[in-house]
Amino acid sequence: MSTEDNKSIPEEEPGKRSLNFIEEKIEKDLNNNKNNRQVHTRFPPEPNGFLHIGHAKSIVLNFGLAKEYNGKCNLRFDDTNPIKESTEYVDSIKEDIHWLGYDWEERLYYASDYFEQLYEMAEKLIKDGKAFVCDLSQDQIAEYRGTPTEPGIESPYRNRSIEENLDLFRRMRAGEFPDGSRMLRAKIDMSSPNMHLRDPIMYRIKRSYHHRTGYDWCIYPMYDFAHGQSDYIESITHSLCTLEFEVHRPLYDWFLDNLVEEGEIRPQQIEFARLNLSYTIVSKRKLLELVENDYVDGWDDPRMPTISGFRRRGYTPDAIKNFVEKVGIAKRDNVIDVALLEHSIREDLNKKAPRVMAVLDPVKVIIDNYPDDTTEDLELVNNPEDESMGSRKVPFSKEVYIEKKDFMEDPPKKFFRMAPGREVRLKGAYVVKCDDYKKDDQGNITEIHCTYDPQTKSGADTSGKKVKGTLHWVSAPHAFQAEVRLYDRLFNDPAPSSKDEDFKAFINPDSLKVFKNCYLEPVLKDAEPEDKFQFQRIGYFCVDRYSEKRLPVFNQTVTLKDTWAKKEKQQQNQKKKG
RNA sequence: UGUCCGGUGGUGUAAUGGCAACACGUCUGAUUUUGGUUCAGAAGAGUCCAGGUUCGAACCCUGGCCGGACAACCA
Repeated sequence: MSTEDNKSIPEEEPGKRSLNFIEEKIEKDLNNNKNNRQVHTRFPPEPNGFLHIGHAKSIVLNFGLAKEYNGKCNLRFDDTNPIKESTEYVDSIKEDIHWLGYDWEERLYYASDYFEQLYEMAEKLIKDGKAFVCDLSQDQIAEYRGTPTEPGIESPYRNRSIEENLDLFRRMRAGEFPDGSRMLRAKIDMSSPNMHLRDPIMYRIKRSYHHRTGYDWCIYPMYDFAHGQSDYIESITHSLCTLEFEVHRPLYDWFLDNLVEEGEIRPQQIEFARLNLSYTIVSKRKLLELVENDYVDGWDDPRMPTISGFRRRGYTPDAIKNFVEKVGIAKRDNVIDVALLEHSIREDLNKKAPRVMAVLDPVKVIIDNYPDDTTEDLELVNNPEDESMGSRKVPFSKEVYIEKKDFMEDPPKKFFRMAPGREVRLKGAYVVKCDDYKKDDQGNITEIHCTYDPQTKSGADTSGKKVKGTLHWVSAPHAFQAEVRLYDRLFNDPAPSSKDEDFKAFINPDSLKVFKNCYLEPVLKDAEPEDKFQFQRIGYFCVDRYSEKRLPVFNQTVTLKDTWAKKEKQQQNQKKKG
C-alpha cells in the first residue's frame, strides 16, 4: 500500500460487479487472514411456519456467499420454543430450500442438538458469577426492567451466592419448580441504555413437548442465549440476520466474550435489511392468521408470498433467485415494487415456457365457408424464443372458440380485434372476416359468423393481406374443458401491514377468479402438475399441484404485459375523473 | 425524550475524495402472425438540511431534521 505512489488508473474489471457491504466485510476478513480464511454461514429458520419470500433473500444470501467464497452454509433449525414449533414446518422448510436449489449436505443441525452444551455454558456463567436465578414474576420482571428512556432496577435475587444459584438452576432442570416460577438471568447491567443488556433471561421453565427432544427438558434457552453459541459451536464465521437484531448484537457479543475459548473461531453478527414487497405482507404471524382463519387455501395458496405458494403459482426457482439478486443487500428499510418480481418470472418463463392456446371465456365462431367435416392439423411453433423447443400439431375446423373480449359490436378505433366487417387472423391459421353475429335476450353475443380466406393459410399466405389483429382460438370439437384460476394481488393496499388498521381490512375480495368452462388445445391433456405454459396473449400458467386428469386445474402465474389493457384502464380512470 | 441503525430519480441498488450509474417502472418510436418478445430512444435525482475541511464532497467532520428498531419467560 505504501508504495502506491504513481496513481495508476484502476483497471476496468468488467467481470467484477460492485460488492455489497457484507461481501466487502468478508473480503476484508479474508485479507486479514481472519478465521483461517474460512467463510462459514448458516440459514437459521425457526420451524414455526412456512418460509416466505423474505426467507428466500436470506437463503440466497447465506448459501450464495458460501458458494462465492468457497465456504459452507449450514441449515440450522432454531428450535428453542417448543410450543410454536413442529416437524411439519421442519419438513416444509427443508423441501423449500431444496426446491430453490440449495443443499446443506450433511450439515443439518438443530439448536436443540446443543441443549446439553448450552446447559453447560449456563453453569459456567453461574460459576463465574455472571448469571443468577431470579424468582420475580413475569409482571415484576417487566416492571423492574424499566423503559427505553428510564433505567431498570436490580432484582432482589441478583446477589444470591454462586452455590445457591447453581443448586437452584440444577433443580430447575430437574423439574422441581413450576413453570414460570424462576428463571436464569445474565448479570449484566440494569441501567444499560440497551434494554437487552438489562439482565436478560437465559432460561425459562416451560413444560412442553418438544418436536425433537420430547419431554427431556423442562427448561429451554432463550434465543439470545442459544443463537450466538450455536453459531460458535458450528464455527460460523459470519452470522447474518435482519436489522431488528441489531440491538441484540451487544448481548450476542457479551455471551461470546464470556464463553469463547482461545484460538476458536468467533462468529460475528452482521445485520441487513429484510425484504418488504408492495401489496403483500411478509410476517409469519400474519400469514399464519390468514391460514388459520381460512382467508386462503393453506400455506401454499398461490396468492401467498410463501416459497410454496410461489411454487404452486408457477414461479420458478430461477425467477425467485434472480429477483432476490436484483433487489440487492443493504441496511436501509425498503419496499420492493411487486412489479420487479413479476418482471423476473416473465423474463424466465418467456425463455422456458412452451406457447399454447387456451380460451378462458369462450364464444363460438362459425366459419361458414369452411367445409363441414374437415379437420386440418396446423403446425405451430412451441416457442419463438427457442427453436429447439420444436413445434406441434393443432387441429383447426369449422367451429372454433375465441375469447369474448376479442369481439366488439361497436369497437373504438384502436381496437384491433374482431368486429363486424373486420378481418383478423386466427393465430397459425387463416384470416377471417366477421359477417354476422347473434345475441340472446340479454344482449350477450352467442355466436359469431365469419368467412375465411383460403389464400391466407399461415406460412403459405399468397393473399398479401395485412391485418392488425391476431387472435388465439381453439377448435370446438377438439377442445377439452378445464378449470383456470386467475389470481390478483391478495391486498389492495400497497402497504397493508404498515397501517394502524388490521391488515385483514385490506384483503382484495377479487384476488381469486375461477373460470370453470375454459377450452384448451388438445396437447394440454398430457400436462402434469407444475408443468408451465404460456397461454398466448393471456399469460403464464401452470398445472395446479393438486390437479387431477379428470378436470385439470391451471393456475395463472402472471399475466403477459398488456399495453392494450393498460390504455383501457387509463381511459376509464380519466372518464371517472373527468 | 435514552441507545442503536438508516436517509441517492416513482421503486430498489451502485458510485468509497474526481463527469451521480444500473435495473424495474413510466413515456415515445420501430419490428412482430402473441397489443408478448426484441430493438432504438426519452423523461425523471444534483444525493434530507445547514455549516466546515479540500483544488474538488453523495462519500470526511460538526450540528440539525426525518425515518426505523428496541420495554415477549417469541425468534
